Order: sequence, then structure tokens, then C-alpha cells
Amino acid sequence: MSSKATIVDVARECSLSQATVARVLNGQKEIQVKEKTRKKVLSAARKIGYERNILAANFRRQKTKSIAISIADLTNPFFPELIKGVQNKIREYGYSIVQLNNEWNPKIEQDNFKYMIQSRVEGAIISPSHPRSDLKVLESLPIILLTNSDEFLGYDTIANDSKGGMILALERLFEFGHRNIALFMGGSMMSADSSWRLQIMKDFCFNRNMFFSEDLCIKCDMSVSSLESFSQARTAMRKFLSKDTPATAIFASNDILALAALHVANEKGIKVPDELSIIGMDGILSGEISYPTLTTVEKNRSQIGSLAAKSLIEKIEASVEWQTKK
Amino acid sequence: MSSKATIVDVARECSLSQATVARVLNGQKEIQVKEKTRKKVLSAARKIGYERNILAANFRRQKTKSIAISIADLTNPFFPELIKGVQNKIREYGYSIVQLNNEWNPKIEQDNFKYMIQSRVEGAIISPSHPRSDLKVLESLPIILLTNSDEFLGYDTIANDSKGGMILALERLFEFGHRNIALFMGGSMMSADSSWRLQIMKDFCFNRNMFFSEDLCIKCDMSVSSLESFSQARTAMRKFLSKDTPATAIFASNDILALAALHVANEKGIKVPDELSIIGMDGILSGEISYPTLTTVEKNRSQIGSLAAKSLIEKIEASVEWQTKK
DNA sequence: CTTGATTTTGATAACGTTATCATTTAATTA
DNA sequence: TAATTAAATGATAACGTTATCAAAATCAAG
Repeated sequence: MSSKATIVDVARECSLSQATVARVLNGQKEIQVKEKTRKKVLSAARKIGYERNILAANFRRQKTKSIAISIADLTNPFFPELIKGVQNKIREYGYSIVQLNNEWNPKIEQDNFKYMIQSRVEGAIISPSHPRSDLKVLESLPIILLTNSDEFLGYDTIANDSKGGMILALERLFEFGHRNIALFMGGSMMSADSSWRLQIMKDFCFNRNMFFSEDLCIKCDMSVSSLESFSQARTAMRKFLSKDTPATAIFASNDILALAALHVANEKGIKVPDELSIIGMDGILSGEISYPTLTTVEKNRSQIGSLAAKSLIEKIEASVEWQTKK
Repeated sequence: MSSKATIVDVARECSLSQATVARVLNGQKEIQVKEKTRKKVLSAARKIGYERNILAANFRRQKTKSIAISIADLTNPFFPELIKGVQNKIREYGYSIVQLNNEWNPKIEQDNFKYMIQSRVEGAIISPSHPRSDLKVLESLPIILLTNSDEFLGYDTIANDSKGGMILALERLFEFGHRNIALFMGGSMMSADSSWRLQIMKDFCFNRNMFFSEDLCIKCDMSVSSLESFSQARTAMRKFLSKDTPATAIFASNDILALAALHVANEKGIKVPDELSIIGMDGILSGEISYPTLTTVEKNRSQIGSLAAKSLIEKIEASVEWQTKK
């Protein structure tokens, strides 16, 4: 009994055609209806307790006013804030969000992509689970990628300037007198992530006549849960320290790695930053909470999110226009 | 051109009625169709590239095979893992998730509730933004609450045994010889949270002839972002310490508070746990990452999530049966 | 006041599925 | 084999909205 009143009932109630009623109630462009009739319709609708049946509307238009966000792992502290940014922006446009996780599993990721198509989301923001994620199922769907990998050149992409951020961090460390900087890198083995980071490091060292060696690089798989990553990173860090490194500073490509380094330093009694400087990247909560508070290159994740959302919506609306013109 | 083939096209292709085709393709209970015709249908469907139009199906059945999950703030480290638990469980049943945040804002929460109804989710898992959250819009919807507040007595509720956990922590501290235990409590001012915690504390102290005083209680609003909570909690902690407390241990009702206490202790040069024991509750990542690693009463959030999901689905399916019987 | 252009409203056909009931076919029993 | 029951399939009507086009009302201009 609750929400059974339809547009037809409203039409009967106010003695107008259902077409006119629909024009008033579907909230589209407010065109082609007199103020007087609009009011008549609205009051009638309120009177009999009409509520729009979104399912019917979605069906008829074959659209959902929703977008998808595909990420690897919601528990990775990088993502929630990003999603929040998307949500806040998207609300302005009246879209809703379908949030999908793939647990770093390409199979699940593909399933999620298929689900997006089937459920007729109008666009998607995608953080590829790895550099070769297959996006061809989505070819007809407006998408924005969150990545700074070079593997997705044909696509619209939004990401922080990780390269710039990294150089910024290195320069800072250099200023403070560090001449032996270790590079703590994340990214899965499938990832091309490490190569450009390594290159930047090499260039940076070369330009400043600094010592560089592969021995100053620590690698650690990140395509697992954050807690596991943290644990693996600590192991890597312990191994690194056991080799009696000349490094006086560490740049880590993300905060989890940096915090692992910090944790190991603490447990070995190495004073940070006096004996060892550590600088991370992301700006996650755990970094703020740690003691000493982690120095980091802040990525404004919420802003990335809202930017991605904005771009996507624009892309969606543009493609709609294009279709109607055709 | 892509997914335009309908059930009617498939019917034509395999010379069967659309009813039969539907029976095969809608994936419901696999009843009433011969293996031979099933194959015929499936191959025809594959041949012409049929894809089920979920929007049409949703419309016709006035259902979405989806549930909502309403929380205050996704960036609160408590929730992502919980949601993950829900997602994993829900996948088994073929439902999808609509995740809604309210930023601790009752107004937004109400809007979200309305949206749930409008978008015809089949059920909801709700973490009320505060103890007086108004649920009456949802009266016809199967819901499961995530709370241990007494304010929601009529509802199905799932939560960790916070009381038990608290007592466990206090007993542990007692065993280690602590006789002056401070209570660091969160929860918004609207929250009834503090009262039962206080009561437990009083009882605990009374039973063991321990000293108890309101001076051993620290309060801090938690209905803001985690980072802000952390910051406010540090302020509260500093104030507490400035009063030269006899406390040798602190039980905090969640990890953010505990970590704030730990952080302040670190900055004041107070050795944890030698000079001050701190025990938290939740088991968030930041606690694992902090140094020293935070002692805490672990809440299995993923398990709560999957349990809530399971209960909800059962409730949904039960209510469907009930409706069809009627 | 006519005529033509423009705005506003009305009538009605989809959209693709599921649900209901009727019908046919197969299986079971006498 | 006929009669009865059960299983499988077919025909068709919704579901509530939006979209299309036709009709009516309004407005502008001659």
C-alpha cells in the first residue's frame, strides 16, 4: 500500500494527462510546462503520496544515474578517502555509486567489469589492479583511470604527480645533506612501477654526483592486504639494514613502506630522523598517528577522487549529447 | 548494436516460446525445463549474443538483488574491513552493495534512508550515526543494525561484545598489577555510549576494592573524522596527564583514542608499557603499525560484516517467502 | 480577426522482462 | 490402452515510466 501510487493516479487526481504529469515529475530539464499546471501536479502528487518508481524509469531509459568505482582493496588506507571525494562530488550531480573491490584478483576484476556493463552504470572510475588489466569489456563505457602507469596511454587518466612528488622528496633529503639515499619501492612484480622510479633515482644521483647502487633499492610486493604488505616490508627492511648500508635516508614510494622502515628503525634503536631520515608518500592516517609522525609527500586523495568524478560526469554528459545529436 | 538481442530474439532463433526461454535464462530456481531445451536455448542465446537486461528484470520484479550499507564515515578505519566482510559474504548470494556514507550528519543519513527505499534495495545493514537515528522510514525494509547501544531494542542487531571485551581488558590490566586504571572513552555527546562503560568501570572497581573516580575518566568526541578525533584525543590526553594522575594504565574504548594516548606518552617521554600501560579496542591497522605495537582487544570486523550480511540475506529471503505465502 | 508560428498538453506506443494461466506433452496407474 | 496425474511449454498480460508524435492552446504579426 505504501508506494503504490503511479503517475497515472496522479494524472487522474489532477485531471491532466500522464504525459504532462511525467514532465513535471521526472525532474528532467524543466521545460515545456506552465507554472500553474506544475503546481497542480505537484500538489496532487503530494496529496496521494506519489513516489517515483526509479526502477521503471531506469528501465525505460536504460540508464541508472550511477557510476562504478573499481579498486583493489578497500582496506588499503589509500582508497577510502579517495572514494569519499568521489561520493561528495557525485552527490552534486545526483548520481550514485557502485563500489567494487577485486582483492588484487584480475579474475574478480573482470567479473566486476562485466557486472558494470550488465547493471548499466553510466561510467566508471577504475584503479587497475595491475598494469595489464584488461579493459576491453568496457570499451563502450566512459571511464577514468586512476594510475600513473604508462601502460594505459590511450585512456583518460588522473593521478597525483608521483614523479614530481618523488623528486621533491629527494631534493628535500639532498638539501638536508643526505648523499646516500635508499629507495624503498612497492608495487607488485607485474608492475612497471619500479622502472620509472629507478630511472628517476638514477638521474637524480647522476645529476648531483651522488652514489647510486642497486644495493640502495629495496623492493616489496604491495598487491596484498595492507597488513601483509607492512609485514613483508619490515622483513625487507630488516634484511636491508643487516647488510650494513651506507644509506642515511630512505625515500619510500608509499607510507606503508615508510612506516615499516620506521618501525624497524624503532625496534633496532635507530633514531629517526637523527640517524636515519625516512620520507614516505601518501599521507595516510597511520603516518599521522605514528611516533615520530611520519614525514611524507601528501597526496590529496579526496581531491583526486572529486576530480576524477567531475571528469567522468563531464565525459558521460558529453557522450549523451553526442548520441542525441547523431 | 552490442547488447540489443532480447529474449524474444532468442525465442525466435530456437523456435521456442519466450516464456520457455525466460525460464532458462533468468537463472531462477532451475525448475520445469528439460535438459534438451535448456541446451537449445543456451546455444541460441550464445549464438546471437544475448545478454540479460537486468534493468528490465529489476523493473518487472520490483527488486534489485542489492542491499545497502549505511555508515558514518568510510575513512574511519573501522569500516572498510567490515564492508569487505559484507561484500565477500554477499557475493556468494549474488547480491550487490550500495554503500552510503553520512559523515555523521543525521540529515544526510535520512536522505540515504530515503534513497534506499526509492532505489528498492532489498535490505540494509546500518551503523546508526547516533543513538537516536530515526529508522522509521525503513519500517518495511529488512535491516540489521551494527551497534551495541541500548537505544535500538526492537531491532535485529549485530555487534561485538564490547562489554565483554572491556571487562577482558580490565581484568588483564588488573592481573598485571594495575590498581588505578583510567578510562578513555569516545562517542559523541549525543551518544549513550559512555554511560554503560562508566557503569562497568564502577562495578569493576567496586568488586575489586579499587580506587575509582570521575577524574580517571577521559572523554572525547568521536563523531568527526578519524584524524580530528585523534587530534582532539591527544589534547584530552595532555590535559589528563597535566593533572598528575595516579593512573598506571589506560583502557581506551577504541584504538584511535589508545593511539592518541600512546602518542602523547611518547612525546612526553613516558615509557609504554613500563611506566604506563595502554590497551585499546578494535585492532586497526594503525595500531599494528605504531611503535610500540598497540595492545588491543581485537574486534573481528570482517566477521561482523559477513555475519551481518548472512543474517540480512536470511531475513530477506524469509520475508519473500512470507509474502508469497500470503 | 486571420494566419502562421510557437508553446503547451494529450494519446499512445514502446521498453524487455516476469508471472499467470492455459495448453500440450510425457509419465504413471489402473 | 484408456484414464489420470504430473511435467513441460506456450500465449499473453502486465509492470510504470519515458518518448514520440499529434492535437490543442497560446501568442505574434500581418
